[in-house]
Amino acid sequence: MSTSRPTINDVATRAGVSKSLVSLALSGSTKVSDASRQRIVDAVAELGYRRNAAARSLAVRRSHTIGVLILDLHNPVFAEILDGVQIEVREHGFSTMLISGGADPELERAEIETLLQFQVEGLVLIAHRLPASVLRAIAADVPTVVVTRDDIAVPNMDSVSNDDVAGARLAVNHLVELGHSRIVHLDGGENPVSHARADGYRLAMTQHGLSEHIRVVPGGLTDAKGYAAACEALSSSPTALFVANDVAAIGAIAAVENSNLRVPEDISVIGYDGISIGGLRRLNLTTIAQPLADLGRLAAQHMLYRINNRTAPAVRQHVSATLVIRGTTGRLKTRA
Amino acid sequence: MSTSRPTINDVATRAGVSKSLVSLALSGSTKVSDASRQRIVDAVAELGYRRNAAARSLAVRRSHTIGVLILDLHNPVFAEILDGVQIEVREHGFSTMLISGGADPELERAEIETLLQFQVEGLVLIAHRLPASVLRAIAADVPTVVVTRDDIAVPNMDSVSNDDVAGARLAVNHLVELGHSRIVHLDGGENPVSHARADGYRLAMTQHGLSEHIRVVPGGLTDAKGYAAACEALSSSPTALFVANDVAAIGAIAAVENSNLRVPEDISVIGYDGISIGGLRRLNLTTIAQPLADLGRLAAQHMLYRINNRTAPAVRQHVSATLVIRGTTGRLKTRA
DNA sequence: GTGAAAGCGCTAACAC
DNA sequence: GTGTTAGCGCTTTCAC
Repeated sequence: MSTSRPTINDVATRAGVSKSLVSLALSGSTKVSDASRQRIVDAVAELGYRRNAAARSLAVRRSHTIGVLILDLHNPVFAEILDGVQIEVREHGFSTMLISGGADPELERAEIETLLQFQVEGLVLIAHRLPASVLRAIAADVPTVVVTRDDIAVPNMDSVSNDDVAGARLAVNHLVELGHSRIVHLDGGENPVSHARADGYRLAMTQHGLSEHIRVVPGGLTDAKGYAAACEALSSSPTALFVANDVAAIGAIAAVENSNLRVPEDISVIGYDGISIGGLRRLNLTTIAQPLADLGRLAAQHMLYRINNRTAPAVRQHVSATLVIRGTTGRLKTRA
Repeated sequence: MSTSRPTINDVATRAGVSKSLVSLALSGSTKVSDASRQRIVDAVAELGYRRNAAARSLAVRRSHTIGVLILDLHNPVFAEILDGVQIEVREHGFSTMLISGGADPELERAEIETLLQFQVEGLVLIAHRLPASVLRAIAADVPTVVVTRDDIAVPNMDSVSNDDVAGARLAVNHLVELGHSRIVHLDGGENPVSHARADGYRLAMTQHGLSEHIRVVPGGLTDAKGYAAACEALSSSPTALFVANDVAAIGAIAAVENSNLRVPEDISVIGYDGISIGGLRRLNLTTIAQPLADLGRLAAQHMLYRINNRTAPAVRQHVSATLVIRGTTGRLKTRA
């Protein structure tokens, strides 16, 4: 018992048993006498002993840990998805190792590498910016599931996402029902999710016979991008804005109000995602809500299953988003 | 070379060298001939070899990993602090293992235990709800630093926080300068940070000779709590609201506007924290801004230092918050 | 019930 | 430069 952490040997010595017995007791085996068990428990407490997960995982060749990559911690969407993942995974006795992508896509790869070195048994990617080749390589040696994207098909890799095209159509339908036709879409930039939402917008507009009103303004998924895009969109005096995500929608609303127009009296705004945390529910934003925690839970379930069935065929699950009508959309008013 | 992951032995065999040499090469030693190094590099690539971090950390008795507990992933404040931590820690070749507290304080303890089993070399607690005794025990066996709180003094545990009392006074001073006297404080509930902010409010009000106007309405740190507290506060027709944090302030603003009062024309609202991500900057909230990323960076620095100086005396560092005037506070208007 | 012994994948002396 | 050896702390047969 040096200055460093007590080991299983220290416990064994102190309890006057062999370390095998300590190991058995620690893992709750029934074949340990009550007397021994008690002495072991006492020794553990007295020594402040704590199992060394590294040694343990080396011995059992399992880490009981899954890695989670979260693209952007600042977007509440991802935090909510993570909640779902954590709940599910914990229930099955797994820990999570979490890393966040950050600005640099290259870092993302490095971080995943770290995760893999720690022998995580699976990977949940809550959004990502990895090329297909990298994804393929990763999925080939560790059970992987991606959330919010399903654009890249990789063998043995699952995905859970909402149908962005359908969701976007929901948004447009809602606005059309309110009487709008000059509906501009502020898109989310160059990423598959945003593309899908823009596609859904175009599709729905066309179906409503509004194809001549189709206008997509390049935007992004942050509030600042939403603000800028809205400023540009205003030039064509739209009566409604369908914004690529909630966060950008918040920026768009600010832009509208800064132009002395009111939401929803002058312009209706609808977002996408259904973020509800960090104070945003009170923003009263009409939106297309994804079942975020469910997305996470489902992803975790697929992963847990895949850990035991490495070669199961890829499942690409879609969950549906729903229209949540709140205060930023309203019936079209005939201008005075 | 079975179906499982290649080991250093596989690499050694394939490269026709000993595993020690592989180990040396992998850690970039100069005492490996170019020829051998090349063969090793090739073998690694061909086999798709990846170091086993568990085995490695067992052998070197270092994990090069620090654990980060983040109280609530949904509060943008914490995500920003985390950014600072990650940047600093990465620069020094450490990885982070991140866990989030969640609803149950008991889970927090369990999660920290997991972290410790993974032999993290240090712990950064971005807020927490741990009792002093637990904190003391933790800090006793692993370098620990807590961010945003400094209420509990523990030997060998550092803290980095802003001076909430001073910050709260900044807020009150600002409102007083704008002519307000009926300033109500919506507090953040039962936690040390909120208590300090409330204390600062009382202090400042008293110093301005406004002690008869002191009114603290019980609230909380979420938007819903802010909303509810504001509703209650409105009964005494205040002209300004100082809210415990930004997220709650957003809720408060919604409550004010729902009462057909305008911000800041009828009521000024000031928050605390200075969250700027997730779309909130556009909310145009006047606030007391903490240097969030700096908080994280400093915390990481202390921890890194402490890893090499376990018994260094505890440092309790304070950084100052600043008043950021935006659009939710305004000069008091004499009511018509 | 309990202990001895082998081994998980790796690093770190130490010899050559 | 390179290989041998001895662990790191743990689990897991396999005897007894």
